[in-house]
Amino acid sequence: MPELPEVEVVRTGLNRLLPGRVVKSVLSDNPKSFPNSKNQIDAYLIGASVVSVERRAKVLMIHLSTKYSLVVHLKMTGQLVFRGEQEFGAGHPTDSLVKVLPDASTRVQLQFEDDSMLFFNDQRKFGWMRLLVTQEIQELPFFQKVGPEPLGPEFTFEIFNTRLSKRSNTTIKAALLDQSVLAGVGNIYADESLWAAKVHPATRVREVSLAERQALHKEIIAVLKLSIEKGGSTDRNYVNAEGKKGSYIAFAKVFRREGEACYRCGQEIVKIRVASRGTHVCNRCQKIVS
DNA sequence: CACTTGACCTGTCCGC
DNA sequence: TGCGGACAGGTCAAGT
Repeated sequence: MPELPEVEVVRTGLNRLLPGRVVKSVLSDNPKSFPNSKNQIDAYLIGASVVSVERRAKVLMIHLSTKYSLVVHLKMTGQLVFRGEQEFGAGHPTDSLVKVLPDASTRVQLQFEDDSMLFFNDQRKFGWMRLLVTQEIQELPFFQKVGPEPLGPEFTFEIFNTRLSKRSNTTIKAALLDQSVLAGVGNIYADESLWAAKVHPATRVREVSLAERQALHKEIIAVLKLSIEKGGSTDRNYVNAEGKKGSYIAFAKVFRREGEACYRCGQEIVKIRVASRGTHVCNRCQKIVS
């Protein structure tokens, strides 16, 4: 569920909250969530200060004053929540509506010198964080194959079209979910941009016309930008660096709207299965033309 | 190589 | 009420 907009909203928050803070202690109960050895953590994380927080695709990189970075993938249910020293005595916010941390989903806790905390929560344990040499991050297999950032200057129509063409025999939805075609689109924004471009998710890529590809290119950018503006999508789990939910779902045109009327034509939105994913579609304005 | 499916997990929801 | 099973979906490994 955290896709590009959600991860970007978390990045913005962390980049405002973390730089300059010095790590004092680390608590981790699940080796899968944070596989580095105690030796590595003691040597390269404890005592390090945060320099900046970057994002590439759905991956966060918390750069440290050592040669290392804390690299984080939230996968489906991961959260990175910061609690400042002024709001709590170790995880007890004054606002009673705010969840007390740590909770049952907390996998890793970082404590800073000023006693502020960063919690890595992850109900389903698919996510991970790990210490990596900053210079070696780009050598990860994922970074080697991942496609262009859709909100960056490198995401031209020509590049998009070229990469799409390598997946011409699969469905357009599977192609949009393929991180080597473009970075950061997941289930929510695939459905949303396909509706906006009036392309049926099950259409084979080779059947998607040039005009439709151009519409898709434009709508992917628009949908991602709108979602970042709205603080991302909170379907069930997602919260930003301050533990707050996003509001994009209220603006969604098809996602989670099965049984409701299409905003464009009034037809009932249906939920089907495409690319092994729950897929929301208006069968009247998103026709398969073949 | 292109493409699809299953595995990784746990909480929630639905039907009986 | 309790319980089993389906479902949620990002990425990688293994399959066709």
